[in-house]
Amino acid sequence: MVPNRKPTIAFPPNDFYRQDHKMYVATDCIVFGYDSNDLKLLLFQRKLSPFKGEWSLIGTFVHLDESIDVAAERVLEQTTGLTNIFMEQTLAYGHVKRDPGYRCISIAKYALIRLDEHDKKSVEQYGAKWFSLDDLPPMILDHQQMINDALDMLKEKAKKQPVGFELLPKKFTLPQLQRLYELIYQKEIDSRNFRKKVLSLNILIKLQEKDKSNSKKGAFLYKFNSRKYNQYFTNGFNFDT
Amino acid sequence: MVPNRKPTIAFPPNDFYRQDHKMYVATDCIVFGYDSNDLKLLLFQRKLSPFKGEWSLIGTFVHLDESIDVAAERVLEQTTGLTNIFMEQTLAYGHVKRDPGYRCISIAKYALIRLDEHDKKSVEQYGAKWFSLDDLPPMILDHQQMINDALDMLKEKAKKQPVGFELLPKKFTLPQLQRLYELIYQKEIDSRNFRKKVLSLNILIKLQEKDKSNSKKGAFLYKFNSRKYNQYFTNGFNFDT
DNA sequence: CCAAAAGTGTTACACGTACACCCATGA
DNA sequence: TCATGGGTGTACGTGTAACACTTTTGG
Repeated sequence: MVPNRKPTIAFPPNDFYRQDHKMYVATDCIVFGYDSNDLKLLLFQRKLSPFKGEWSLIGTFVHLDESIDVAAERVLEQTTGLTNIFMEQTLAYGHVKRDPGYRCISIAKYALIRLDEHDKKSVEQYGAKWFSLDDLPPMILDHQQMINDALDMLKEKAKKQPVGFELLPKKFTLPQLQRLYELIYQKEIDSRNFRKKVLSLNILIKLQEKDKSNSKKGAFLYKFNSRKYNQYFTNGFNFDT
Repeated sequence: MVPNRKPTIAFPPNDFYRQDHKMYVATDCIVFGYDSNDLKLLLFQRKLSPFKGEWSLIGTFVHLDESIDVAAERVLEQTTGLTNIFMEQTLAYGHVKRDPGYRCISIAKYALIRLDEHDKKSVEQYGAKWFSLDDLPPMILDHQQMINDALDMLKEKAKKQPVGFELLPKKFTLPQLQRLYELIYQKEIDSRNFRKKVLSLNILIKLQEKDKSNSKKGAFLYKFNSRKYNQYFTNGFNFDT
């Protein structure tokens, strides 16, 4: 600290409206998808320069007449056909040289998507591809860093709010839900403790049907109690495992 | 969700380098200060249009040749004379109409400052003023929202990492530390439980001196064990109160 | 001597964690 | 019948929360 330096006031600055302070603003989406087995990330292989052929997050410039949120929704719809996707802002990346071509800052957001076969295929037709989180290719710019940061924030979020609705199908089994949490937290969870805790939240409704796709015995299907779910979503809970 | 709409690819877009996508990028600082009694916020009364005379956070445009972080450090130094201040990014605000004059997004950051008399006065000379958190004036644009969001994030941070170094003087008393946490969490804390918990972290070193400025009996002064402090800062802890 | 703040311990309860076996079924 | 994944209960320790009185000393 240099408390003895004489302060001078910067705001309001004299440089208001100076054209040469304008720059590009992009938004990049870290798209997480869950297919009841793996936590995946949607990446895009660039077809044009710059960085032709390299892997990148899905992103776009923010247009002058759209908010950052709308730009992110736009690029996500254009790449996946999906709308009304849960998204949450993470960080802004603003180093001068982060993009060697031009001055551009980027606001990163993560999105949570429930994967089904349709989504997987329709997305891959257009040069985008789902990668397992632990098997990512090299990416352009600071996109790996964005992913790391987004995953950290997703972990924090999962401790405080339920995340299942966005990633799981309407009906799901407890082993599926547990696996999702194991993938997010990147550690194993004791199934007895997990079931005890998640059931004590009264957030799940047990159905009479079983899903036998993963075992001979079959696992009971559950759905979310949406009233409880929204309540926890708004007020938070503690799911520290 | 509209999974049946045919996806079209937006990235790489055709609009690369289009001049009309450039916009202003600002950064606004939510400057928290603690004077061992109150948690305060530094606001600035604008001397020029637009918004002349109204209260605002301290902010500036990000220049083309400086990163967001550097811009924030610059405006903080210009307004307070302080350098090497702890700052943390919060959110980017990017609604189209958030600033009625021109398209401008803003990256908000919060800063933590230890207030002493010198700082208080030198800052106020230049039209900035410290306000108690619970007695803020109306502010321009979305600055109140930025403050609310920053305070939420500071609360979360305080649960996971020690925050004392940045806000407290080198020597401080346990009642001062407790009051800081009460102000951040905005609730009362039982002093017996607080002391038990904070002392069990082995993060404090008790000194032989007492501070008698707040009571006749006097309270023992402590300093941080910086090794432990940095360890907790890096690896986190749980301070849920 | 008294007002005002500093400092101190114990108990009850909730919660997290560790841990191992039986069940149902399709192949 | 057996391999595979689904489902269940208990015991222990840790941490949190609630709670009230004594100490010090300047005025």
